[in-house]
Amino acid sequence: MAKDRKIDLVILGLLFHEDLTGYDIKKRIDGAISFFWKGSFGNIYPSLSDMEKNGFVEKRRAETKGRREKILYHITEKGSDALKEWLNTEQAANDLKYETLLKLYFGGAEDKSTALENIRYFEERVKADLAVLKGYRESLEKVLDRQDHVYYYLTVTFGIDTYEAYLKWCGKAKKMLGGMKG
Amino acid sequence: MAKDRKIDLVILGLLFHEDLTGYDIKKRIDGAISFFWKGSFGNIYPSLSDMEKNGFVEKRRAETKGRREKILYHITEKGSDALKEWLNTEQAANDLKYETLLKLYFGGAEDKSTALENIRYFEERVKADLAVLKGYRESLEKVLDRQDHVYYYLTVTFGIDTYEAYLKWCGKAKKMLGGMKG
DNA sequence: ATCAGCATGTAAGGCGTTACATGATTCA
DNA sequence: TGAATCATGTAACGCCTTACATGCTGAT
Repeated sequence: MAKDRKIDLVILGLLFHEDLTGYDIKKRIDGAISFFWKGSFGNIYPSLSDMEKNGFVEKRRAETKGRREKILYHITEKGSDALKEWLNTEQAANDLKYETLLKLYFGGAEDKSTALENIRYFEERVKADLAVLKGYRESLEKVLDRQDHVYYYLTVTFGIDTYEAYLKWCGKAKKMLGGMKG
Repeated sequence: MAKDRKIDLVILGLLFHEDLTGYDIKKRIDGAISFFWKGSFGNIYPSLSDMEKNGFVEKRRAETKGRREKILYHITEKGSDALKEWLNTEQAANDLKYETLLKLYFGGAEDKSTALENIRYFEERVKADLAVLKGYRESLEKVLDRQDHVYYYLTVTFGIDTYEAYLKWCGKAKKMLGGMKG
């Protein structure tokens, strides 16, 4: 296991449920997961090769019926153990970079209309993302009885709750800056 | 300006108010800013050298009264222009990595006590951070009349509002997992 | 005397993004 | 016929973290 390459764990987490190709993995990450973690092909494929070399995953059916090669990866016992060990360590790095807040913090270098503009832009994107998250929640509510779906549901509601807090804050911030001289 | 090195802008934002040494800059970033952006010496010093070479900042009084050299940096007009230009571009990358949510999402690979443990750990740290943020807010409320402080205040309340949303979510999540079989 | 804080930097190594390269299939 | 999607990978480049290296000052 590479020390700081968390994408390894994301992949193991996904493979725990089903065998997937690198391409499938990318699609899964681009779904609900993308709200709290990102991945790219230049990230995923090297991770898969390394983990295969080290016995965390193995190649399954290379299912080449006429078309281009398609490699299904399967998690090994070593891989499952690594996943579970990670789940059982307390340590969890939540690394947040908000360029929006950076701009707001240094807003004094320009006039307040600039800051207001940046808040509005942020607000728009949050609204759009919130709609997507609510779509996910709706789908998940229909299948909440299935074990894993509770976990998916909780991460989605985390997103919804924080995004709604963002929107409330946007309202307050606009009011506060609006009522300010300068 | 380096394309993707946002630390440049953080430094320019800080220097816009006052001349600072690299060491001072690090301390500023470790304060309220650390909740939405991070920096390290291995990050800051190279950025300062580059920006000096390219005319965004310049060295001021090397104030060496007996002690070790101490380099105060001062923002140039070119630097101010770059800062303002950045403030006026809509684009803002908010890159959030929540390892906590990653673990929760894949919680189905272990039993629910593990997930509950991770939520509790997250909750503890959020509570601690929230206390720090509320301390900042209290200090800022005393000086809200000064221009820039409104911006600092808004970023701090952003943190408080989202952290409070996190805590509410923790309560709901614990309840939901607690009332689950398995 | 010793430890924490002040102060500046470099070096190695790792990780990630972006772009590039290639080619098949399916649908309009 | 052309575009989008499926599918796998590599290469360059850049950024950041961590550790290392050095040495002064002030307080206990």
